[in-house]
Amino acid sequence: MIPVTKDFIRIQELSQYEGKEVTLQGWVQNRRDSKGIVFLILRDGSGFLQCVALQEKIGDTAFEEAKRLSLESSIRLKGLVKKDEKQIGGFELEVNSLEIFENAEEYPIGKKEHGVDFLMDHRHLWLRSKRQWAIMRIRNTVIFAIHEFFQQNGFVEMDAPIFTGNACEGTSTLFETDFFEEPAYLSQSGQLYGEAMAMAMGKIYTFGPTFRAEKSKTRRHLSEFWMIEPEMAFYDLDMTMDVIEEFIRFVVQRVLDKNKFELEVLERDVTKLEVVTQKFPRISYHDAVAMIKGEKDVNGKNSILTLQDDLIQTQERILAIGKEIEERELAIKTPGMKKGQITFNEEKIRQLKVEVKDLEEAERNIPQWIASAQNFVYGNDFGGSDETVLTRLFETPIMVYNWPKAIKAFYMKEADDAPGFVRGVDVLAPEGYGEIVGGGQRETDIQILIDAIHHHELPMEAFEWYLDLRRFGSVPHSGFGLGLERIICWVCKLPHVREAIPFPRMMGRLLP
RNA sequence: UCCUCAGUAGCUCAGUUGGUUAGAGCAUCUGACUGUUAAUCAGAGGGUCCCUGGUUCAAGUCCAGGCUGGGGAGCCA
Repeated sequence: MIPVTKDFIRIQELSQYEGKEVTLQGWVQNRRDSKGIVFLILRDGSGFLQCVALQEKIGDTAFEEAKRLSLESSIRLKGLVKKDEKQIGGFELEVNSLEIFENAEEYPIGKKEHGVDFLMDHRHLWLRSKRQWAIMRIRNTVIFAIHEFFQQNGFVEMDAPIFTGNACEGTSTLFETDFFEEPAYLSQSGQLYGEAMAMAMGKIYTFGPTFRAEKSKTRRHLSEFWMIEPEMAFYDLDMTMDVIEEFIRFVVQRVLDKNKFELEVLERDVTKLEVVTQKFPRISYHDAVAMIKGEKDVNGKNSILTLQDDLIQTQERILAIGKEIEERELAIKTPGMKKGQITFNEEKIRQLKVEVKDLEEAERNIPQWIASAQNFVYGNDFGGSDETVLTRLFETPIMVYNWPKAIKAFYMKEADDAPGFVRGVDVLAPEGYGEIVGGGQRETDIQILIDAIHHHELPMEAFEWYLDLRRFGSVPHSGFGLGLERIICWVCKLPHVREAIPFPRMMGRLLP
């Protein structure tokens, strides 16, 4: 292995070195060669850069080595920084010398597309690819922005324990572990501890991993995910909704400011994010149900009609694609067609087939969603499809508040002006992403809480400490929980939350 | 747990009504090309058709059971 040097720069600093000789270190993301010339795409974690190695410049030996570099080989380059508008980042390196840390073995992730399962098995390497790099950079911005927002607004970060003695809210299935021969569960929420800490600090937020053992296999579930849970003393639901709205706006704005290139890599339509500057509609559960069932239109849009329209468009698109595939397959067979054109058509056909698979899935799902929306029973919780149906009617995130008491956690405060409903709020992200935040105002009256614990058949002794919070200076207070991967998923428009976390943990996925 | 889709080369996939020796692109190797952007072009090597059993003269293809994975429902952030 070649010795280290302190004297090197990173690709993101390149603009300061135009016309100068620099040393760069990184990995070969791609290589193309022609007679006497090799193009290397170098990535060093901070960016991507095309490096040009000319035989006449670096000599025959180095040139032969450059030609033989395998993908993901680790190298050090010295060269001249030149401006080149055609390149990503606007620069190019004219290589003067090449040193090799390691010529990599054959890299398993190829330049063409791969299936999800293969990529997940190679997650440790997949993270190097441009798209995953962009997502992780945005994740970093989101995390930093979260801290920035709360720190600027007088919150103290204080974390809840991960081992807990009992199943807190009694609803979800938890992971059981052995804690010195005593059963312990991995935390599904830091909420109750958050309340205790808010009574000490006024405003706090927790930021940590959360665990759910539900056997969910959908694009919005992980067994282990990161959650941010602010809790605020002397805040009611309306004040909390103000905080949530300001908070989400801040985080998304930060990504728009700091991750232009990354969003471009992801081909994200940023106008869909820029709408966060608008006011988020606040809708009561009562009105939301009417919208889902199609009894109430929103800005001239009706949920059921929108879905039926979607179904027709989906079916039309499937037919159109089927026709196009046929035409292209026929075209390939036409004699005299050039090899390049054949390859182009074959690739196009492959892409179209992938699209058809997704469309066919939608074709199967939409009728179920229509039925589910039409038959929605007032008083039930929203299912995934109900959220999709509802959020499709809006451009911005929406806040649904005042939920039926029966479907929410025992500590939620009943609304004074709406008996039977609690002051809870769910924030639903647009473009079908659904719930990213859940929160609300907490019950302050000890007797109501005791009754609720009995009613939910929860073990009273486990909540004694929690009830103390109502014995010693109970105050109105509220909080919420934000799913980190869920908001990243929406911001990046990812097909699955598994891409929003470096090493996802889900059913059947413990490695890598 | 239920519904649904899939499993063929290292990867992504094609394989017609069951019919000769199972194909393509990428990747790998050899060669060509001084400006490529998933470069291109010529050639070569590469197979437990998920498993078990059944039907048949004949199974990648049909039938039954199982395994693994994707998506959805439930539950949730």
